Amino acid sequence: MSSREKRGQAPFSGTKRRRKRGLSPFLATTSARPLTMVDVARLAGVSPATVSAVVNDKDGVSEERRARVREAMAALDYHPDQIARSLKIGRTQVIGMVVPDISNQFFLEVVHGIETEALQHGYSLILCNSGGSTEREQTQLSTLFSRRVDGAILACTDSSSAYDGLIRRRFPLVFIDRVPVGFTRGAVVSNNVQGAYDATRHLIDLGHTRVAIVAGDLRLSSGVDRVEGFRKAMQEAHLPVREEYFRRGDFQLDSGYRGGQELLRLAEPPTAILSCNNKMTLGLMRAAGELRVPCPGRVSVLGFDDFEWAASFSPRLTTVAQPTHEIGRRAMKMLLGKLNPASADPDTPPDSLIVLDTELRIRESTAPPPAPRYPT
Amino acid sequence: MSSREKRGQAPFSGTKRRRKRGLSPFLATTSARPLTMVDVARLAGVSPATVSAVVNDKDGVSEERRARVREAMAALDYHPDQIARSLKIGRTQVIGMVVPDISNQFFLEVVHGIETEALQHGYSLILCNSGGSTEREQTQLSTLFSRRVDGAILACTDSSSAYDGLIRRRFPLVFIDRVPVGFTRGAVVSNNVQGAYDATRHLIDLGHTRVAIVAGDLRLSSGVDRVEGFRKAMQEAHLPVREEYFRRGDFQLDSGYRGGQELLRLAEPPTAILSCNNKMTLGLMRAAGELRVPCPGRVSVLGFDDFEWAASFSPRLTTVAQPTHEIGRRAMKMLLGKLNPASADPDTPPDSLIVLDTELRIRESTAPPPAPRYPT
DNA sequence: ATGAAAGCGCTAACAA
DNA sequence: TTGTTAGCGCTTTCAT
Repeated sequence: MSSREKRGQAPFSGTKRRRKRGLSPFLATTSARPLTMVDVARLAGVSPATVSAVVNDKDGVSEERRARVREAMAALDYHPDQIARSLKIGRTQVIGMVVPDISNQFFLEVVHGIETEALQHGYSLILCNSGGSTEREQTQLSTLFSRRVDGAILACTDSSSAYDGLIRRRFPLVFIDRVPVGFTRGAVVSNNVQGAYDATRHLIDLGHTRVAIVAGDLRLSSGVDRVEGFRKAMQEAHLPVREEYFRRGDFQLDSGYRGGQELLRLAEPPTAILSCNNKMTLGLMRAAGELRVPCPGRVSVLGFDDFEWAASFSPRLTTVAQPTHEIGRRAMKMLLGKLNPASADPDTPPDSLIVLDTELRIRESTAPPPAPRYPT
Repeated sequence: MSSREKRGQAPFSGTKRRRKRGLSPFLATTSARPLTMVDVARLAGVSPATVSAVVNDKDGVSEERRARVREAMAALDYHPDQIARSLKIGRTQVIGMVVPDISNQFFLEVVHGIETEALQHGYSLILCNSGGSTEREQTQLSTLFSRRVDGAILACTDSSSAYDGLIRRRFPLVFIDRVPVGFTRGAVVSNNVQGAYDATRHLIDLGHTRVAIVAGDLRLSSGVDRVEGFRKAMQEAHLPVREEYFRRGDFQLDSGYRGGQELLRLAEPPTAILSCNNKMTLGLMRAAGELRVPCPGRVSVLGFDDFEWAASFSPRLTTVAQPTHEIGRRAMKMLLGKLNPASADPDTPPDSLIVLDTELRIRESTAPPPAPRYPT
């Protein structure tokens, strides 16, 4: 019924590429040949230049002709070739995004934020997964460059100066989540130090003294910064960071699981654990479950990253929430500012370092430690 | 240290577009002008055609010249312009992907599968979010077409014949997860009927008779099919599908929450609930939690979609797992088959309907009903 | 206000 | 084997 009415709207023409120029087409709706501006121009009885002007909403075209062109475009169901346009004008209206772990929900939400902002400004998004490999990342960046994306947003894998080249060549680039060492500009990140500090303080305030951490990848600024926040809070409270309470992970589930196993099997296990990202928290909880260590009864767990499921967990998870969506939006805004300085968002200057606040969400996985501490 | 060595590798040249042809550049490494094949050709002392042949690994070029060209390319850090190439050859090596809800982890994993397969074959992926809106979807498809993507993978929003046009014009298109009514080809989906049937059977086998369902969007095949599987199992067991036990949702968290609230507040609440996707399950669990209805003590919950967190839930969630990654990979394979019939995967013929098995993962959120049923 | 023509950087005949 | 050349579909001066 109503579906029938939609038929005419399908915005597509054929894709078979068979070329034999300047022949018949007067009304080529059913032809397999892709339509060009010339076809539209011919049908409307104007020049290609006029069609171009109409397509791009330029003025200097009489209303009458404008209407004729519009009609012809509709009749032919014409879709301007962006590839040809891009070649001509030197822009593609596409931006690239490289993430190290496409299966991590954190990046999903960041991408969501980017997509939202990009769409509003007429940009499309090419998504690449580096899988955490520096080589893959280089390949992906190279591909993106060859595809002439107008810019890229990058959650880098490498802390070296591997991106110096890009920056020096003024390829518009914005870092998110982590920044290579030495970079202090053109990035949007969470306040990881503060987030970890707040989290650790919360645990300490609850009375914990045996606090452990499952750290992330220490080659990445996000990994390092969270450890720093942790240490800072511990030092302020004059609490030692015992070596056996420090577990180095890699932001993947398994490392959280292993860290949990090791920590909870200690002769004197920690009464609280800070986990540095969502996946590791999952692994950690799994370990606790298997070892039948009740949470928060016997161990409090506080994890970085907050998602819908964290609040439905049992115990409901206390977490450090990052403004994922906002990270994506601001990163895209910053990139837009680089692409078009005139339209730069004053809140997000092109080469600034944006540090967004995290939020401690206290739920039920954290509680005072089980046994009384040593009497004073 | 080692970071220093990497500098030379940066695969990028400048992007400033200032044109003034045929002038100086002999060694233009530091120039802001983007390099072209002509530059490489000049430096190597060959013709552009030769450079093209080398870039595309064609034979018919002497080793000696090939080496010279390679050297020149490296020296200039030349990156072939894919836009120009695409315009010329009529292919972009890009495929489009339109999902209705980019924040749903299900699609994330599907995209992951697609990306993996796409990368292997030299395709890039443009990701679009339709947000479930048919209009947005049309816009996105139109944009993708204008960008001349070689094909697209679509989790459609619409069950009408809105895609007839595309299909008729032979635009390479593969549906995933849901198919528009009337379509029976060119799609990769889960066996939703069987999945829901198995799930419902599991509940019935546990002894449940008061079984409810929180259904998904019934305009979509995935929504309808899961209800069908549910009904089939209920009928076979001669169990009624009470009207008040049938809650229509929309695959979003809130609708699961509302469904849960309504069901669990019933005078005679169900002892088991089938939830038709991950987000609704989350909402449902939240409702159960707030109403202090123990699961599985008082109500068993079985949800569609399985993710890492489901197994770490407490109770660990019994779920119907869909082969998300496989859906993505097969969809991409099917699309590749359409793009290049010669290389079609025999297991995934271009215009087939691939129905992939789901897997019931029994964990702890399902158990026998609490109270004895009516004595016989 | 309109159109003719010259490319954007690349590939693919076709010549040499 | 190598080079010359003619476009791919579009935008943009520059005449008219």
